[in-house]
Amino acid sequence: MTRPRGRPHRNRAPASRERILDAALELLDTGGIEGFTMRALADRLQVNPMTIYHHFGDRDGLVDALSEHVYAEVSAPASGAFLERMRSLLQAYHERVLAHPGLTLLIFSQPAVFPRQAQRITDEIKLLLAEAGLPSAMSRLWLNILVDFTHGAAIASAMGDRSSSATRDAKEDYDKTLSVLLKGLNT
Amino acid sequence: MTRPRGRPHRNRAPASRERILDAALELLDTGGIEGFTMRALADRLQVNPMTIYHHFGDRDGLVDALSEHVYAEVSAPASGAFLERMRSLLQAYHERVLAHPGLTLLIFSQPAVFPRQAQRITDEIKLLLAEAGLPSAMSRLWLNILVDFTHGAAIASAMGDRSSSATRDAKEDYDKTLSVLLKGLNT
DNA sequence: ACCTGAACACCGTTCAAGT
DNA sequence: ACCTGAACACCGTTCAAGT
Repeated sequence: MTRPRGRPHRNRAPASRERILDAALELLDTGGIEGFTMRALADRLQVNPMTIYHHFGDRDGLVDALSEHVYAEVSAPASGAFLERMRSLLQAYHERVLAHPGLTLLIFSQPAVFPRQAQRITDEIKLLLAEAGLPSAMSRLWLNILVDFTHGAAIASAMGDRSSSATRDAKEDYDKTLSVLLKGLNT
Repeated sequence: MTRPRGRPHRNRAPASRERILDAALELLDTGGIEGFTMRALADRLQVNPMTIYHHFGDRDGLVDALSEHVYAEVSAPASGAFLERMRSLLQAYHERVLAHPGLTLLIFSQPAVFPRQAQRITDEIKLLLAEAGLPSAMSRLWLNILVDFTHGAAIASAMGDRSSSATRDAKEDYDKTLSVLLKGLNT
């Protein structure tokens, strides 16, 4: 190691939360869940493995921070027809999943991590269903349908092809499938 | 280690495929995906870790064998109304998922493993949809819906509560939700 | 054919020590 | 406050050796 032992002088900090998160996403998108280790990430950052622990606590903390970072802007438009707002929300979430499929697998395979963003998005779906005036029993079942379908589609995209053309097809396929599903909500 | 070094005399074989698979499921159901390691499994079997490799090749091979073992008998009844056959198939699969939730996470988090049983069940759904006379474009979209919903429900059950009362509720909840979903297929 | 033992190249993480 | 180095208790797996 060429780096001196102490704290680097200001404007030279080799690791910030931002830089670590970006590098982590790159590593995950490139090498998949398999190659995503604390030590590999440290190597990529040219930093001691323990530096990451200083910023995120532990591996679960890092995964949690990643999902906060990736899903933060997913939300339904404030106005519009109920069905279109729901469609926008689910498509926005799916777009983020397609952008970083490995993160989905990482979250699902790390039982200790249940990202707040996942809960927030679920709550938003629930709220939309309530606003649409569905009876509460029906609303609960449709919440299951939409959440489970979304997670299943996430898994499918995470296990599938990763070429950009396949990703485009995946988006189109998802949109069409979602339309069919949402027809059931309309009747 | 008290066990002698060579091959044990017959009727004393400490490990058979069957015995290893049963112990593996017990370990997985008890300790979850976290504690499921080759070495922990070997300990539980009172056997050298390498014994498992002799029977299953490697960890992926073991997970593959587990899914063959658990999902082998999932299939649609040979006769009956289309919708009831579909419902039976999906319920049968979901029942196996509820019985061993950890296995679902294990499969999804191990990209190298794509169980033949998963493909077989998917093919059966596809066949049922074709027999029902759906146009092929529609059939493809409904395949997405049913498969993704099923996988999403599997994830949900794997991440949720594991008490037997929660499991019973989960079954009831799934059955009701599935009914709502299948109504869309009927129209 | 089936099992063991030792060893290798990894992990995540703790703890002490630097500036 | 932020970073490093060494060490610990694990992993999955290979290879050689036993019967």
